[in-house]
Amino acid sequence: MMPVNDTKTALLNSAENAARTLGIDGFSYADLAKDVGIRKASIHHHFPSKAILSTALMQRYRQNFEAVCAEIDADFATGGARLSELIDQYRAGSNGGKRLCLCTSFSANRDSLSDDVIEQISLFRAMVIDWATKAFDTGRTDGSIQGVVDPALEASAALSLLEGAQLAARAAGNPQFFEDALELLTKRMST
Amino acid sequence: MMPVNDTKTALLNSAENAARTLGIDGFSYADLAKDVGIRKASIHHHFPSKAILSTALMQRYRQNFEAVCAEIDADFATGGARLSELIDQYRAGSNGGKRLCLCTSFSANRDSLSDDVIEQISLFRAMVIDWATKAFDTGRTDGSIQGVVDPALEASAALSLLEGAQLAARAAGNPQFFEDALELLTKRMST
DNA sequence: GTCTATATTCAGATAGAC
DNA sequence: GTCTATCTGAATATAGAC
Repeated sequence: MMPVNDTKTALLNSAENAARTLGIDGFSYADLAKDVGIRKASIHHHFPSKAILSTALMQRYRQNFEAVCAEIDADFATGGARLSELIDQYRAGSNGGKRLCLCTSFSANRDSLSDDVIEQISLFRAMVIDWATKAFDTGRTDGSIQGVVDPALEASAALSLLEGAQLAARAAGNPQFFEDALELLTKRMST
Repeated sequence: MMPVNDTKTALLNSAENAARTLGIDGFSYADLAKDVGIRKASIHHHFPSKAILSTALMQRYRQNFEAVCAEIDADFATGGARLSELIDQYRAGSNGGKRLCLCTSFSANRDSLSDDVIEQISLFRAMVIDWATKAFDTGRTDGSIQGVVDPALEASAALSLLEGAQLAARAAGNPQFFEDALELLTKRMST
C-alpha cells in the first residue's frame, strides 16, 4: 500500500482495519489517534462523530468493492472464474481468520449504528447479490458452474455462506473453517 | 416460558436475549438490573464479572442446543427431516430478523471475550457440525437429501450458511434474507 | 442476597489557543 | 489542522450496611 500523507485517508485506513478486526465498538478515537500519530481531539475535525466516521467507512468500502467486482468482470470471462475470484476476495479479506468483511462486522453490531450506515449495508449486500446473480447466470450459460438452477437464490446463499465462513474462521482464529465451508461451492466451479 | 422466581436464571434469560439482540457489548449490568428488577450491584453476587456471565451464557446455550439436537434425532428418522428441523431452529432463533444465534453474536465480538468463552464457542460449533455431519450422512443413505457427496463438508457449509443468513436478516431487519439464503438447501430435503 | 454509595476507568465530544 | 484541557456520561466493579 502507498504511504499516506493525507490524514483523513490515514484515519479511514486505520479505522477500517480496526473495525474489521475488533468491531465498531472495539476501537476508540484514542486508539485511532495513537495509530495515526495525532491527538484524539484532532480526529473530530475530520469526522465530527463516530457515526459519521462509520458511514464514511462503509461508503468507501462499498465503492471500492464495486470497483473490484467491475475489474473481475473485465479480467475474467466465465461465470465460474468470476465467482472463484469473489471467493478469493473474501478469503483474502478474512486474512487468515483475523478479519471480517466490513459489512459482516457492521451487521454484527447493528445496534450501535446510525440509520445511514444501515442503509449503506443494505446497498452493499444488494450490490454483491446483484453482481453474483449475473455471475451465476453466466456460469449456467457457459457451463463453468455446475448445477445452477436459480442464479438469484445461488447468489443469496453464496453471500451468506461467505460471510458465515469468515465469521467461523475468525471465531476460531483458524482459516481452515473458511476453507471447509467453501470447498463444496468451489468444487462446482471450473474456469 | 415458565415464570422465573430464581434470580440467577432470570439474569441468564435476560442476558441471553440482550446478547443475541444487541451483542455482548450492547447491554450493561444497568440494563440487566432494570429488566430483572434488582440493583446492578446485586448482579455481581451471582456473576462477579461480565466475563463469567458470558461463559455461563454460552455454556448453558450449548447444553440446551445439544439437548435440542438429541430430541430431533429421537423425533425424526430421516436425515432430511432432521436437517429441516435444524433449519427451523435457526429460523425461530432469528426471530424475524431481530436476533442471532448466541454463537454467531459472540463470534462477531470476539475481541471482548475471555478465552473461556472462545473455548465454549469452539465446542458449540464442533458439536453442531458433528451432529449435522451425521444427519447428512443419514440423508445420503436414506435418500432424503439430494446430492450429498461429502457429509462433513456439507455440514460445515450448512452451519456457515445458517449463521450468515441470520446475520443478513438481522442487518436488514428482514426475515426474507434468511429465507432466500436457505431456499436452495431446503429444496434438497424431503421427509 | 440485596441494598446504597462510591471508586475507577474510559468513552465520545467540545472550547478555545496556536 | 492540530493542539491542551476539560466536560459529561456510562461502564464494570468494590466496600460495607442491612
